[in-house]
Amino acid sequence: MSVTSRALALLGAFDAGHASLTLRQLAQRADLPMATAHRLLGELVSWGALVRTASGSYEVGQRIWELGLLAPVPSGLRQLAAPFLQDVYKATAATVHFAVREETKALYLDRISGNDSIPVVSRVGGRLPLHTTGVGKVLLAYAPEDVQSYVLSHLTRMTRYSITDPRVLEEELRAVRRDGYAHTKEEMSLGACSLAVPVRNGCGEVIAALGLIVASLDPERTRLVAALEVAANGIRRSIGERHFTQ
Amino acid sequence: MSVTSRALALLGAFDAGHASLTLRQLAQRADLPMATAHRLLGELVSWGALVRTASGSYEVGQRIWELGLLAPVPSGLRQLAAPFLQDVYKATAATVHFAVREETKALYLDRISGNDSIPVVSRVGGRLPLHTTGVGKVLLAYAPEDVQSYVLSHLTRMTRYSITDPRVLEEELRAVRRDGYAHTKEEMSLGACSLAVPVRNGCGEVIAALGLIVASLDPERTRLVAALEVAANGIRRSIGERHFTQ
DNA sequence: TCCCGTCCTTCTACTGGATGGAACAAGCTT
DNA sequence: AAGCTTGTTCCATCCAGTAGAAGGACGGGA
Repeated sequence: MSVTSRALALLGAFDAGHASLTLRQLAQRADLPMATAHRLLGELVSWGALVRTASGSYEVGQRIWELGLLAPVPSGLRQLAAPFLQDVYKATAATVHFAVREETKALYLDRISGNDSIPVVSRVGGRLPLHTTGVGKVLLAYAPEDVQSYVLSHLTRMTRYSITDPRVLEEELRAVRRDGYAHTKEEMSLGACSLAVPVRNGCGEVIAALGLIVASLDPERTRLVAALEVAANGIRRSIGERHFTQ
Repeated sequence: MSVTSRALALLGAFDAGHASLTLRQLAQRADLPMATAHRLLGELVSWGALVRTASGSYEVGQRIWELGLLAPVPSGLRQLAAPFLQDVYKATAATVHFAVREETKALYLDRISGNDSIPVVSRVGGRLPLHTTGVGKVLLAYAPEDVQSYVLSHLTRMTRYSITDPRVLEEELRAVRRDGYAHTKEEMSLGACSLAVPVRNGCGEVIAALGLIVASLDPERTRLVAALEVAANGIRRSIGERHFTQ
């Protein structure tokens, strides 16, 4: 167990639900003696990886934020896609999502928040299940066999409308591949429906998904899906021959 | 010189101009023997702080990106302001900037790229001088005395229109405080003009700046400034009593 | 085809920095 | 005021990190 791995364990103790941690919590979560954690945290703070708040707890520092913006995958694909999310937002005024699949989860690379007040649980940099969101269903529909079978056998319930029967979901995934878009009705959070389309690279592989959140699907589903498809094609052209796999 | 500080030095070797580095470069920039750098980099990669590309060079990893999104200052103020940047973008279709002052630089917290093709040099997470950008001039106009005098005596030239005479700039800063907005004319990059307004917190302190880039100032300067001011006031209301200083 | 330079990786004896228990200090709560 | 929780400092022990050196994997030039 190296020093470096201990310091990284401290950084790893932070996540979406734990953005602010005390020394004790950090020591526990990283499984380190408090004295050791204390010293390492001191170094991390003095470098700027963490900051100490007035109340004494630790939070992720600005320097890590800046560093993160240099990361190639989010930075590259995300920046490429950003203007097209804008377009979708302008055309629909809905909350727009851009996500990739990471293992058996949807990783949200970007989001534009609509000015309606639909409850949205996504967070940029956060992960949500593949079977309860529009972008998730798209990513799942085009995922390798083993990922699909794993997800299909682990369908957790998020709301009373979540699909938990593998056969029902399998049928939906077929529909996604047939129709070219996915939809959800309050399967992730009550009051929120979604539409999503695949984003392909130059070779035609699905590498991401583009979706939006609305209060109800039907009044203008066709127009919304069309807006998403236009943007997805735009992203595809923009990707050109560059090799974004994943 | 602790192990932790060596590992952090390796992370610190990455910046906007050096997003991809080889082992040799990293060892040089972090001032470490290659063998040591190699081992530490191995640990950083296996944790996900860095990734190794097919060509063997190192880049910042996704895990750092995710971690950075938990950082309070950018995350908090930025998320708060994001919808208002959207509003400005919708009203103007120009590139919109949101920045805070950090020491003697403007730190860009967010940006929406307009669909015009004006050359923009800013980068989210990047820093630009205070005296050659709209947001910079705003931040400088309301900065403490010592910051102002430091910047005024270090006026570097970016284009042939950059202001390098302290007395000229001082006069402009007075105008900013008087008129409530700043402007630049090709002072940072040729072909780009800018407008910017201060963003205040509940106490009336200037904590950030909101600006936009246009090809020329005059046709509708009033309307553009008005759009910025509306958004800045919206952010202020949104901040409410929360204590964003800086 | 061979050589040589560059860049990366692995090995290992040595040593100096990291460890964590314990004692101390500073807040809160009862 | 006593007692609890949480954070900080110290220091003897010792194990993990160090970096030199040697080995490998390319790739370009003669």
